[in-house]
Amino acid sequence: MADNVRVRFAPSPTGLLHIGGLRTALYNYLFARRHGGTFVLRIEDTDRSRYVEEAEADILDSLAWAGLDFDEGPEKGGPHAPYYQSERGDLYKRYVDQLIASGDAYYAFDTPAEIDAMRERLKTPDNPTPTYDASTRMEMANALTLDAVEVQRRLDAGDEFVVRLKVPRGRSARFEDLVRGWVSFDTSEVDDQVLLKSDGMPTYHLANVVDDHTMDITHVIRGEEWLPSVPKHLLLYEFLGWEPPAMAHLPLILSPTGGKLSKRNADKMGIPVSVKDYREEGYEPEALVNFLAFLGWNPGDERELFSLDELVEAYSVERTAHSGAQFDLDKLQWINGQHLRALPMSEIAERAREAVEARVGPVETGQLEAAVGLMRERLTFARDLADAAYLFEDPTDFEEAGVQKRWKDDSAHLVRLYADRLEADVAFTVESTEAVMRQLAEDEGAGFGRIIHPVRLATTGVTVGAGMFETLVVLGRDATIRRLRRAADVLG
RNA sequence: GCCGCGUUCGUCUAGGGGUUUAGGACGCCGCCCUUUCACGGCGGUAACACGGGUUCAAAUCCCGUACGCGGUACCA
Repeated sequence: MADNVRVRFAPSPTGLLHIGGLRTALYNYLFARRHGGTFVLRIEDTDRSRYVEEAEADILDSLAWAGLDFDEGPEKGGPHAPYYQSERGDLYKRYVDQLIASGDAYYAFDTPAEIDAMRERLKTPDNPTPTYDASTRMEMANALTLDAVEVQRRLDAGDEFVVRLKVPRGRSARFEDLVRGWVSFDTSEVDDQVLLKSDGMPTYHLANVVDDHTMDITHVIRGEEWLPSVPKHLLLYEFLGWEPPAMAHLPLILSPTGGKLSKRNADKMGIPVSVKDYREEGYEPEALVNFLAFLGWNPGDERELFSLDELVEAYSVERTAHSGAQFDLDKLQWINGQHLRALPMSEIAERAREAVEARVGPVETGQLEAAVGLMRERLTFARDLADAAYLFEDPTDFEEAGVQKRWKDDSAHLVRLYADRLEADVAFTVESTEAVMRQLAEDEGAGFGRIIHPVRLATTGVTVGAGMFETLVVLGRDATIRRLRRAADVLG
């Protein structure tokens, strides 16, 4: 592998960055880091009609959140600035002129309505979508059908025009995709792609090729939806006299049912699609990254839990899967729990703080960490800690089903007795509180379960949670006794 | 329609001619641990789309069919 690897992630600021985009960015990042190369971020903002103001900030925030730092790009700058296509107009113009001069591109004056009319006229059941190409261009209004004087007259008059690529017929365009191997197309299938739009902006195809070349991009790693446009790009590289970069087309991420993972589609299934949603729902960035990396790739052995650095270490494009991968929220959540638990206690505490405080008000760090120590194995999300609000404040009510099942006629009595004995338990440790309860059970001739379940209910309000005595110790003796007595009063 | 790319358990996938009674993970089920719920451990469920070929031998190679996805824009 060349040691001057340069890859880029080139999103369009048309909305919130979605997980498919993040995975593309991730693979590019991994490839760059794996080969000691450079990761470039380029904003492809050539479509003014779809431009969304907040999108760029969201892209930057999302990448930063995921830990995918880039080496060149917006705000950061770099030797190939600017990194916004909207600011690289002169460059595109120069190469468009070159293509026109060499006869590989031509001016076209057809209005959208005229093109639609052509499609309508030529449409047949066998060919429902006629294109502007070698078979139709000679009946349109362009520099190939109009004489030079007329073309110049229209240009001078300020008529709207586009510049189209003059695609040759019957040539084979082939290339070796890094993940799929040899792929070939017949150029007869490709249309005379617009290169320069009537608003003066380049289309994706032109801008992409010009930028990838001028930014010295060595490897293009992007979604499979771009595979069909490779022949256009190959032709452009050839006409411009440039060497095309290596290319890798990644399989798509599919919805849980195998369809397209569109926003609408995903919403219906309760699957978030933008990175921002995952962030807001409390997914750990390490987990999302790990999960996304495995949607279409694996290291070839049986390891599954990876940090970003470990992914860098193990990554290779060649191991990319060839088929689309369905999104599986269950697995993501499992991975989230795994990553969460692997974090240091204090880090989990900080990640849980917001949710906990939203529920019970300000909490001291020591208290928060004690709670994490108790609940860690039970957390899928850091925010789940807030479900154990009883660790921070006395329960206000008692789980109905739990009371039905666990609170017996003698429960209030036993709970009061336990509270009384705890008064004398100076140590108040896991061992001592348990010993006190066992002794009580023996003295009262009651089963251990006859006491512990009501005690749990009385002190936490619920029937599930961490070890009972560990929990009591975290609550402290005063709170424990207070809660026991109050519950005995309330539940009778 | 045409072009392209795909197709191994429900899902993510390993495996790329004999090592395979097709392996792992999530999910699901059962058991163990246990005061509960988790965690963890153990076990179970479950797949090579179909049809032809090539070969002594095919999940693995070739062809076809079916199905899925992508593309077919002055969107990216």
